[in-house]
Amino acid sequence: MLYAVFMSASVPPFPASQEPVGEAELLQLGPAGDEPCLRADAARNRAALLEAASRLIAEHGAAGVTMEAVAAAAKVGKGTVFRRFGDRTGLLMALLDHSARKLQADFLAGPPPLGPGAPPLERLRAFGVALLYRSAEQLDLQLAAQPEPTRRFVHPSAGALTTHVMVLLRQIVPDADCELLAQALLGYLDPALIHHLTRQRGIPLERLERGWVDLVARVTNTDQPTC
Amino acid sequence: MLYAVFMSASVPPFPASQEPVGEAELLQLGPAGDEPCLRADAARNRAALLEAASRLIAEHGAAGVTMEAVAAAAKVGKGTVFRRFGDRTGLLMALLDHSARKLQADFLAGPPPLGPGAPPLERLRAFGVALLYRSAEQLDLQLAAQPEPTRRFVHPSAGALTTHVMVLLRQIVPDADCELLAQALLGYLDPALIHHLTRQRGIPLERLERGWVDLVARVTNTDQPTC
DNA sequence: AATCAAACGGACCCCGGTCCGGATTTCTCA
DNA sequence: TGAGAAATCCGGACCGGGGTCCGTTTGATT
Repeated sequence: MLYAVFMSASVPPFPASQEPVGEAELLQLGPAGDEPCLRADAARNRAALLEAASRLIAEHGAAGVTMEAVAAAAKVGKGTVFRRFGDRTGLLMALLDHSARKLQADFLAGPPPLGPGAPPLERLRAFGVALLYRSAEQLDLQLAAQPEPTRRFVHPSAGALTTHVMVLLRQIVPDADCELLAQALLGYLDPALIHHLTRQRGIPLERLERGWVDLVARVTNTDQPTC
Repeated sequence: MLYAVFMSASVPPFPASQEPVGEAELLQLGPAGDEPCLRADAARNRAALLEAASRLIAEHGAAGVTMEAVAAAAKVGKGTVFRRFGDRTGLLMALLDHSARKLQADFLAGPPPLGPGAPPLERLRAFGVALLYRSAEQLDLQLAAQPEPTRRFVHPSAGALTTHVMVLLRQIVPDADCELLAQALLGYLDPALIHHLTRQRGIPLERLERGWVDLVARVTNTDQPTC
């Protein structure tokens, strides 16, 4: 099993199955552990499916992850894949879930400057940089996991990022419309944009990083950090 | 014929057909007139297809625009649709082309404050507002026409917007990394974001507009306009 | 009218997503 | 502990839509 996983789509396409996630707190990504209470066979199959999926990605890239192929590789029926993960996006998201949780744990309760303890402005800077590098690492998967436009912002994981940035912003610029500002900032960290800038326009990640720091400084009306 | 149209996908899936657009200038959206030099029957079919498509949209929403349905409604083979427009996205883009050109003409050569004549800062403000309202009007179509993430920024129309914002920014904040700043600003005007904020979170357009003006002020380190 | 590039059309393939009869597991109660 | 019932899960046939292919037709050119 290559990924510690958790499923997190929103609208269950199958009546009463699908792992529950609707109640996900704004800042808490669903139930804690890896395996929610599933029937034994279901749990086994899910693990097999995720392992198969990540193997397929390694072999043929994210594009080669076809639902049928995953099902076959896990020696499972196609319907099982959809029941468990809702749709293709759900499966891909599940593969990203591990790192999403890690990042979230880091900025919610990890050591400064990402976690609490550092001043908000520093945390915001660190947050962007962290997200930037994380996205860059898993860029292919991030792009493939991108849901259709109308669902891009509803996913709990996305909501958690938004909320966190919003909370930080409120401490830095209490008089601004932090909800909108947060979205503007997060737009800069969108995987699709990162892909375009780095892979299509050849801009190095370091420049994007400087760009983030600068953007934060401008948006918050603060000075660049002194280093 | 409901839309003055022009095709603008990038990679022709059919060998030597597909309307040429590779040479599109950064600030000039492909050849001028509506109808590039096509064979008579081809031109006729294209018009029929676009009319059929926009009728289908009016009747069944953007989701009802299936390639087969469009072909049938235009009494044309399915292959013809793909030859002409490359893919579904291409067809939908073609429907948006008219308003895209109009907007571009407005900010390239129209009257101030959008067009040349006004100070760059004002033009930038006006640009965002214009784009905001245009996107809000055609939101469904804009969302449906969204290409897969890896192509979101390559389309000539998107490039034109970027370049324009960049040019304005260079006049306002010459020392900044205007390429990145432009992307950050444009991210705020992304149709998917507008959709989320207005339709899913219920934020009124006026607030988004104030958000834009504020964002511009922050990013450029200028004051809010006095009105 | 002969020629040839360009356009046409619809059969075809692939993949995401759905459905439901039947198999497994878990629960309940003796 | 074990049998029966209820809840859950499984699998693969099925559907619709996007995209491709290639033999055929049509319109421009000389």
